[in-house]
Amino acid sequence: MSITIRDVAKQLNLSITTVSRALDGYKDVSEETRQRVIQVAKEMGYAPSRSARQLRRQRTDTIGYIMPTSQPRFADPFFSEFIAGLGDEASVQNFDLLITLAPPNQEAERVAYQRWIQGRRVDGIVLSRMRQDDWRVHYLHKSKFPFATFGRTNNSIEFPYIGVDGAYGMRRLMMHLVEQGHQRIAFVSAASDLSLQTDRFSGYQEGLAEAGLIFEERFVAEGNLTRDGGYLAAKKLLALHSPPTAIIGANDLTAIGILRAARELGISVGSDLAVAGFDGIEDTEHTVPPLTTLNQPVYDCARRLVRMLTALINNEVLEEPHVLLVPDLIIRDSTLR
Amino acid sequence: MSITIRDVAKQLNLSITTVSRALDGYKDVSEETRQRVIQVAKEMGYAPSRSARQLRRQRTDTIGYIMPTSQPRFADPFFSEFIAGLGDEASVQNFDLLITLAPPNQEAERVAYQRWIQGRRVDGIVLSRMRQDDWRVHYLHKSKFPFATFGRTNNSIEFPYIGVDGAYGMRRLMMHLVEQGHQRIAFVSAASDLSLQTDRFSGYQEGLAEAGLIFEERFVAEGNLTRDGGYLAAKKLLALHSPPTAIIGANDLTAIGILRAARELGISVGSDLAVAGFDGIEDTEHTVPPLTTLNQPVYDCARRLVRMLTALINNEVLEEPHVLLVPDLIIRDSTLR
DNA sequence: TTGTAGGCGTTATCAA
DNA sequence: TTGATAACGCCTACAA
Repeated sequence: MSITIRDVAKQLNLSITTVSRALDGYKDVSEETRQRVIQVAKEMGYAPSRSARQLRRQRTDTIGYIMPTSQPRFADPFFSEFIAGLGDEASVQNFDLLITLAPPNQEAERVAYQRWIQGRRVDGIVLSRMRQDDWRVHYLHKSKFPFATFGRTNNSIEFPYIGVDGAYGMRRLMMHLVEQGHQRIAFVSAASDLSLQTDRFSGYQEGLAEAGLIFEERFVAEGNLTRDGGYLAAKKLLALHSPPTAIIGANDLTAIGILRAARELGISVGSDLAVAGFDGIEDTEHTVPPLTTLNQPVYDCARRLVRMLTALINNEVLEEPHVLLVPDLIIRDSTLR
Repeated sequence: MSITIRDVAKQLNLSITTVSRALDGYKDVSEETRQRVIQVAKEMGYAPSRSARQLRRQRTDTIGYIMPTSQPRFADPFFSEFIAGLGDEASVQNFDLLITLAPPNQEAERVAYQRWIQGRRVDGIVLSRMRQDDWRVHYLHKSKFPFATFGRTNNSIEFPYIGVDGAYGMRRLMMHLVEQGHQRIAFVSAASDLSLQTDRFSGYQEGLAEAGLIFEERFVAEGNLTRDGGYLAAKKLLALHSPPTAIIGANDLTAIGILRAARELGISVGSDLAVAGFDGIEDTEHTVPPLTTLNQPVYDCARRLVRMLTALINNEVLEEPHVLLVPDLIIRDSTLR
C-alpha cells in the first residue's frame, strides 16, 4: 500500500488537515510548517490519491475522446494529429486524456458514451467527425454534460465548436481547377451522414455552378475516407466514357487512393489528370506527384478545443464559443499541368 | 447531482448493500430481488460512480500509455496503430486507456510517469520505444508497478515484453539486397540510445559480415525516425563519391524520406538505388515505387500487450511473459531492379 | 495557525 | 437472504 496523507501527518506530528492545506497552498499555514510539510512529503514520496480526490471534489480532471473508427487498423494521420493536440493541451491544463475507440453509429458507441458519462468518468468530452443530426450532441446536451466539437452539425442546439469551412475551401479549389482548364471534375465522397461530406460536397456543387458547369451525377463516386475507398472509386470514374480530367477526394487519404488508381492505369497525374484532397496531412508532401490539398490546422484546433472544454468545465464564459476557420489551399504538382 | 446507489435503494425500500450486490452479480441475492433492482436501476439511469468504486477497491481499471514523442505533429502511423490496438483490447478487458505525450528522456517525462504512478492513476502501464538501460524500467520495477513493454532493453531486470527481432529481420533484408547484387549498402540510423537502433543496426552489420562485405563508417548516416531525417541523411549519403547503391532506413518513415531525396536527385529507385524500411506501415504500399519493408504486427502486439498487462494486474501468472516475434520481409519494387 | 469531524459513493465485513 | 456499519483517502466547514 502506498503512502497516504495520514502517514505524512503522523511522521510530522501534524493533523492531516494541516498537511493537506500546506500542500494545496492555502495561506493559513505558517511558512515554516509548510516548508517542513513539503520537505517530508517529498522525502516520503507522497502524492495524493487521485480517486480519493476525485470522489471528494466530484471531478476527475479528465477529458475524454472516443475515436469514431471502424477498422481496427485505423490509419488516418488525422487522428494522430488530433490526439497529439488533445494530449498536449490537456497536459498544459492539468487534465488527463482518456481515450477509447468505437465504431460510429453503432450500439457500442452509445454504450461507450453512456459508461463515461453516467459513471462520471470524465469531466468533459471532445467530439469529432460530426454527423448530421448527431445523436451524441442530443445526448450530451440532454445530459447537461460539457462538450466541444471539431466540426459543426445541423442540430438546433447551442454548443461550442471549431469548424472548418469546407464549402469555402472546395469553392477555392474548384476555381483553381477551372483555371487550369478543367471542365469535367469528379468528386469522391464520404459517408453521406457526415457533416464534412455535406459541407465539402456543397462547395463542390457551388464551385461547379460558379464556373457555369453542370453537375453530373455520374461524376460522383462513393468513397469512405480511406485510401482503398479512393482507389476503387477512382477506378470507376476513370472507366467512364469521356472520364473526368480532375478528381477531388473528400479527404487526403481518398486522394492518395486516387493517385494510385491513376498510376495503375498509366495516367499521368498533373498533366492528364488533376487530383486534390482535403486535410493537409503530412503524407501529401511526399506523394508522387505532391498532392494539392486544403490544409486545416488539426493540431491547433485540437488544442483550442481542449481549452474551450476546460473553460466550460470550470464554468468560465467562453469568449468565442464558435470558431469557423478557413482551410488553406496548398497547390502542388498534382493539379498543375 | 446524479443518481447514487442510495437513491436506488430508497426507491426500492432496500438497503444499499443489497442493491450493490444485486448489481454486481453476487449469488446471495434472491433472483426476484435482483430482477427488481436491475430493472429500477436501469429506469433511474443509475451507474456506479467510478471514483467511489476506485477508491474503495483500490484500483482504477485503467491502463496508461505515455507516447514518447517530441514533435507536436507526431505523424508516425506506428503510434496510431499501436494506440488502436491498446484501445481495442482495453475495451475488451473492461479497462480504460489513459494517454498522454511526453518527450523522451526529459524531465517532463519523468514527471508524467510519477504523477500517474504515485497518484495511483492507472493500474498498469505500457511502454514502447524502449531505450538501452531504460530509466522507466528501473523506476517501474522499483515501484513494483505492473508494466509490459513493446521492445526489449538491456536492463538486467525481469519483466514481460513483446519484442520483434530486428537483427534477424535486417539480416534477411541484407541477404536480399546482396542477392540483388548490391555491395555498397548504407544505413540511416535512429537515436543511438534506442533499443531498436542497436537491434536493427547490429543486424545490418551482421548481414554485411555474412556477405563478406566490410563495414564502412561513411555509409552510416544519422536519422531520427522521421521523413525529414531520412531525407537529409540520404542527401549526404548520395553525395559521397562512389555512393551506396542501396540504403536502408531504420524505419519506414526514414525510408520514405530517402525515396524523396532520390527522386529529387533524379535517381531511379529500384534500378539505380534500392531502398528499404522497417515497420510495415500502410503508406509503404502507396509510395512510388512501393517500398520493401520488414513488417511487424503492431496492432496485434498492442492487443497482446494489454492482455499481458491486465493478467499481471489481476495477479495471474503469464504463461508466456517474453515473446519474440520475427518480422516479415515484404519485398516490393523499391529493391527490385 | 492548527485540529476535529463529516462526508464524497462505493464495496466488504459481519451480524441478524 | 438481507441490513447496519466501517472503511477507502481526501478536502473543508467549523471549532479551538
